[in-house]
Amino acid sequence: MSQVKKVRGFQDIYGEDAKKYRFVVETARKIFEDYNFSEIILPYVEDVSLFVRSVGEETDIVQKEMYVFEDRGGRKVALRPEGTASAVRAYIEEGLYAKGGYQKLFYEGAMFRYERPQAGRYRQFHQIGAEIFGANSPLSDAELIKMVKDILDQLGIQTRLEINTLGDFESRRRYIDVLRSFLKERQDLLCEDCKRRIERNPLRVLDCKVESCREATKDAPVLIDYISDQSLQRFEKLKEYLKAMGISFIFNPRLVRGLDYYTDTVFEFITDKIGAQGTVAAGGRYDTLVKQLGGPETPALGFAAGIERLMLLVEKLPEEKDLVVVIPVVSEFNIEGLKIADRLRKKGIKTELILKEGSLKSKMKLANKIGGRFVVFASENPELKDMETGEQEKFENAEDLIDVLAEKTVKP
RNA sequence: GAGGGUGUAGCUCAGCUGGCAGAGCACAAGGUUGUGGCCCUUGGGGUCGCGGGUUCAAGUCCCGUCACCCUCCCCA
Repeated sequence: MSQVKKVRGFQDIYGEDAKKYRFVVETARKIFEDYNFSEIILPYVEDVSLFVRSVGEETDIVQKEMYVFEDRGGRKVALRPEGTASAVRAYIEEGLYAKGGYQKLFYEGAMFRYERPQAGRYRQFHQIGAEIFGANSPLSDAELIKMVKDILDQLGIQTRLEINTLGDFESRRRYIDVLRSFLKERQDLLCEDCKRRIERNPLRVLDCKVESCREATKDAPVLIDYISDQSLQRFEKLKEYLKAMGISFIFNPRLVRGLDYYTDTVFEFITDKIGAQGTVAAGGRYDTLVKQLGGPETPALGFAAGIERLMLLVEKLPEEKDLVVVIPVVSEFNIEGLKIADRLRKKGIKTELILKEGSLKSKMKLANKIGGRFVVFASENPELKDMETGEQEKFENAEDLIDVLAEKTVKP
């Protein structure tokens, strides 16, 4: 009988990794809440057209990475490849714009992209993200970036921040046309990948690592010359705000994002500690997307961060509670063991009742193996053993023992 | 979609020019009949990823296939 294995690109997250996962999510959640963002729990399945219209018809995500299928009702649906599209859809569909002011939302969960798995990349991966709808001021750009930075700092993750502005939708479109014709003239000098990029994603050519491409595009038209004064002013403000907040950044005029909907501000937090997949969190402004998806004209911006990649960078987890192990010395004291464990847990003490019967020696080995800090022997006269010092104390009754133990265990 | 690497015990791996499938760790029992870690003894464990071929003989050589890891592409 052959064994069933997990599907390529999918993973079980358990043990230390599960702890890291929770640490990342809970840290982010706390900061989202401190910034007064509200959670939105979004569906994993959406109409395919949502992603075609937002992420972009020509992007790799839509062209070849989406899990698309027909449900039993004949609907063409997709497992979501990213979170922003769903958030925008919900913002419109649930009429959140009618609440007035602006909306700040965060989400967390799985995303699906059919890609070749590699370090820090899976077909089911997990993101945390946040979106701000209806805020136009560069204050919102600055605050979003600051919030992401806070999360990374809180996780103890070192990155560099790169920022750029893509200008508004129209000026970017004009620039892309000019750039495309420039690249076409020189396509013989470009690498194979870049030749394909001319149609697909010409901005990306400027970011190519191949030396010959860099050379060929040295005097390419620059985006900043095509950007409106209004966009430039916004960008200047943003830089001013970041500086005032003590956030260091690198202006990277060639930074582009892979999704079509971005306008004006884009940013990435990057590390070079985890191999090729160095972008750990990224986002930007998308002022035309809400309208494009059928909502009212609404300025918006957001970011997403890959939990798996953050996990690779998390070095130390917060301290855990001391573990107390309860061992019935012989099976006659099993009930006593159950009772003691119950009382310890009610006091908020992390307690493992040894669930195997056998020699006391084997139970002690197990207590040691699972990292018990203290052992309580359940018997007629209960005893408390400190596993670090080896000291052991006998008690008249369980009550006294539990009181002493409650003093000794560390409760963070 | 393109390239490279690796598949042998639960885990990490060794196994030379083909000749009885191994080590360490882990697991179980014992070395104190109610006490862990260190040490010692003993023990259980394998269709050598899968399929085919060459050979008296294949973990080893050849062909195919699958999976995983890594890189490019793309992205978080």
